[in-house]
Amino acid sequence: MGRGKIVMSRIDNTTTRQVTFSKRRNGLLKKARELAILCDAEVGLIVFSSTDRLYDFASTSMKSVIERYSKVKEDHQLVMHSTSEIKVWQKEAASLRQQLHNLQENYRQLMGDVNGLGLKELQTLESQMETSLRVIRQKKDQVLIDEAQALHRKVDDMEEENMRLYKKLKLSQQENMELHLKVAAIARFMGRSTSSGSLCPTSTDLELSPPQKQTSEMQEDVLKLGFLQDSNFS
Amino acid sequence: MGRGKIVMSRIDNTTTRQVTFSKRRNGLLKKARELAILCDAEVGLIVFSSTDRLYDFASTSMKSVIERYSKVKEDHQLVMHSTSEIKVWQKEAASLRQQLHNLQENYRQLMGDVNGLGLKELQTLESQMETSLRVIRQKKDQVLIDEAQALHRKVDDMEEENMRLYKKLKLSQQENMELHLKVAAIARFMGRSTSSGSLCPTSTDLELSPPQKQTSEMQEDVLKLGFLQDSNFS
DNA sequence: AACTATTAATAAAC
DNA sequence: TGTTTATTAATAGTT
Repeated sequence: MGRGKIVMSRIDNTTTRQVTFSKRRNGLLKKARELAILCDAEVGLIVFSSTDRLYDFASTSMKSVIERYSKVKEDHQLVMHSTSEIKVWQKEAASLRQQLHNLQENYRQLMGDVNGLGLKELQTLESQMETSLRVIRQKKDQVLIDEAQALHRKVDDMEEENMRLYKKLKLSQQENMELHLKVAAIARFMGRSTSSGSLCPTSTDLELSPPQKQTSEMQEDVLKLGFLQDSNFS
Repeated sequence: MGRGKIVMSRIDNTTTRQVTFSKRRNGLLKKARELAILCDAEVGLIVFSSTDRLYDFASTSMKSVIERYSKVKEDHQLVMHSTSEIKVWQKEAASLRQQLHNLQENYRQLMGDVNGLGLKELQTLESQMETSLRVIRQKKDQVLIDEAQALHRKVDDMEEENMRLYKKLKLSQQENMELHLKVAAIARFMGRSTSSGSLCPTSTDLELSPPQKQTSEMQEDVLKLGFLQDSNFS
């Protein structure tokens, strides 16, 4: 329909191409409108020129046409756009929200009941808790360790005292023995003028052995615990 | 372009209308295709017949055409639908993802380096850590408490032993004293036949006082610590 | 943008 | 629906 036929491929000459675009675009829009009117059809036409200008026609409204189109193509590639794609993102967001909620819930359970706190506050509380947990643990351990050391000192002191008493007792018993011998010798020398029976208690049950020097194995345990103190998480 | 002109209004005759629709629809689709090819334009055409059948043409893809259209009409009624709404959800998802990432990062830092673990594993690790932390703490405390109790028992035993030694020493010294008196009496009675000087060590420095009964105040501390053990998180 | 020779589209009929 | 054909409409090339 012109002075001659034209081949169906892109028109190289820019001017010619733009002129042809203008004419055919108008024709296309006109025919689209005519189709809609004559045949009672819903028509939507979108045209972008090579220079990015938009020309469109819609017998009803483009929104309506696109939505209807999307609905029909529900399970095809591009329906995905306005309806399904939004649904996909909504699902993604819901899933992430759930994960976030779970993780926050864990925090709450981990740190007791801190309902109603936001992420920021949770983060702050987390490091605070970590710090104070460490402080409390060290303090508690220190108290126990101090007590153990005090007890060790006490035991050592008492062992010393024990030993001192033992030595004095030994000495006293030694002297006692010698005195007994002396008294006996005198008695023998003098004949039976005195009854030595009441004065000689046969050294009852004084079979003493030196107090066992209990080695301070406990001290080692305390040292081991001092180490344990810093390796709770390993 | 037919045997006669036709008026631009809906064709009443159903058959005629449907025939015309078929012919003009094909012509429209053909012209749309030609416009796209000849003029390098992006074209999208959507047609719904009055019987709800869909016919469409898109030079690239309908998704592309509609997206481009939506972008251009950004601030109009229907753009909001397919483009902006998706963007809103994408932003929401990105924000949630960021929050989730932060929280997971906190976990990692809290529990040492556990990079590359998912939420599930993090949740599991969390409770495991909580449990083993408790176990370790209780075990450590128990060791310390046991040692303290053992030391207390030892102290008590030694106090007993001390007391026993003290009593024996007292007895021995008592006897010693009596023997000295006896020896002195005999010596006085017999005149100076023996030199008692070497046998009477004047009871050196045996000014004994009973071993102080140190009350077991420590036991109370241990009980207090047992309480502390379960109140670390308060 | 207007003109016009020519082709393409299509209304009516089959 | 598909073909045919008379006719109109669209438009390529020109001005």
